[in-house]
Amino acid sequence: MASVLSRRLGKRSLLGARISAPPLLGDGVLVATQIPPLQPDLSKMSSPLASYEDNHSKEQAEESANQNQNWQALQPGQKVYVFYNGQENAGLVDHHDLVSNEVKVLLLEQGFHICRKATEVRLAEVQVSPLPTLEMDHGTPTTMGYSSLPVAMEHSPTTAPVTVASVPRSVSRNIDVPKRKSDAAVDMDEMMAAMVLTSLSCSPVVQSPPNSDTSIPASQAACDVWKESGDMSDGGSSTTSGHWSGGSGISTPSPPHSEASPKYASEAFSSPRADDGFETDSDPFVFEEPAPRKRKNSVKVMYKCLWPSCGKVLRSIVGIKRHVKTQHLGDGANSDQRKREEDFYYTEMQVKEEAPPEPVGTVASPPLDSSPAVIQQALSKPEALVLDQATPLEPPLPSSALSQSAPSSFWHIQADHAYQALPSIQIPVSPHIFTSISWAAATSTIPTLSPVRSRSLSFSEQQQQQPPPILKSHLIVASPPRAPSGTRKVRGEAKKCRKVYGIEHRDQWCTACRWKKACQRFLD
DNA sequence: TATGCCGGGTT
DNA sequence: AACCCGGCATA
Repeated sequence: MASVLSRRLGKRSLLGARISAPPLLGDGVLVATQIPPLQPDLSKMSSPLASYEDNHSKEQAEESANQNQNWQALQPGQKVYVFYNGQENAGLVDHHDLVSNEVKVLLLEQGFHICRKATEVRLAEVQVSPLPTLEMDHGTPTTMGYSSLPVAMEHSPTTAPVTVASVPRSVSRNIDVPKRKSDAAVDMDEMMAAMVLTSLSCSPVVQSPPNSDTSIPASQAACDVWKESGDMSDGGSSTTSGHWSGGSGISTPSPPHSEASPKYASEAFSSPRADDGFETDSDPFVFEEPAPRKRKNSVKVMYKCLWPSCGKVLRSIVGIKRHVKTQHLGDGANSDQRKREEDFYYTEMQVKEEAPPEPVGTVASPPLDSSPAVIQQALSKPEALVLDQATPLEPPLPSSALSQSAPSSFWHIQADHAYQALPSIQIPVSPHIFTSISWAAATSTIPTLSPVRSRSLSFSEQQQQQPPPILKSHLIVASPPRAPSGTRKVRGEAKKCRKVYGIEHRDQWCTACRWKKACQRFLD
């Protein structure tokens, strides 16, 4: 538990750090631009964040007041950091005006004084002796009281995440000096950052309690942040979801390449989804190693429309169903059959993700080919029809395997049908043909077929009822094994008329057999 | 070798 | 289209 949480924090913390990072560049403007967008959103939210935000703004409005009460006055001579000229400069407190809440700071480098809001001044002393002080800070704000948060922040200068919520202040305060920050501070700030971000992303998972394990030196953290940003995308999105389906809540595997943009951050967070969302993802932030957690081999499932000459690929099952329904079956919601048929017209595809730097796409991301992903099934060849319950259990299940796994009897049945009702179609000859058949069967032919279905193995032609066509169609698992480049049909395993009936009962043979043609009765 | 079936011929 | 068969491929 603790570890998980801590990991989460770790992740969040990084995010926070990341966001705050821009200040490191010495550009306060950047921060300003980044953050504002966040705030409106925050305010819209109903989550605790919103309240926090409210508090926070208020807080900002009344900063001076708060400061007097909540923040200790800066002592003359105290070493602080302030922003000047877009850079953070070390300075000494000359005077702290509690009334105006301004601090006059002597810039060490420049050699002159400047006035800054107390809120824009970052204490340096803590950094000098980081651990002890910070620990103390930690004690107070355990409860996450938002109002009290500022205190924590104030005392932990290096806390990056604060940035998220506290716009201007954070700018100065967050600039990380390569020194370590306290765990406590990290906790709080990270918490906040995480909350903000997660809330933004609408992630359901935000209520995890603060936790810290991150003993990452701030500097390192900063570095890792960027470094990890890439990974995070990876890990963060963890897996299976990624770009595949936005709607379905599948997470997005984001590109490994790092994007420092805030957008990225939001993206990253939006993707990690629901259930495992943070748990798995947080890992990347565990400082131990940036690299280890690239999920390169995660398998994603996509759904491809099998409608002839369509081949549309969607990430969500819902999407594909809708597509089939609307595009091919027609919207006429008239029949249940249609509904069920939707299932029939798409196939699941296992896609191996290899840390593709693929941009997160929209719901429908047809350009699979372009992605480094390894697609088990070629788009061009409609192949496996997978049952609804088709198991993703066997991710790398090659189509061939599928096809082989298909019960021959089934094929037989199918073929029989074809022979009986759709003589013109050679069943399992090629994937294409197969496809067309299935489609034909599924749509118009089915009704026709079922009644026609005729013989089974038995001599007397006792025809037992086969499952309804539709079910049958669902049973179709894969395309025929056939890929015969060439010419001749591989001899099937099934017994043929000759074997079954014997040569002496040649009259019982199917006509094809009699004609020395491919048996139509016992298809492979 | 038996079997399955293609290609092609005949009706 | 139905029927037939030579001949090849495969088990």
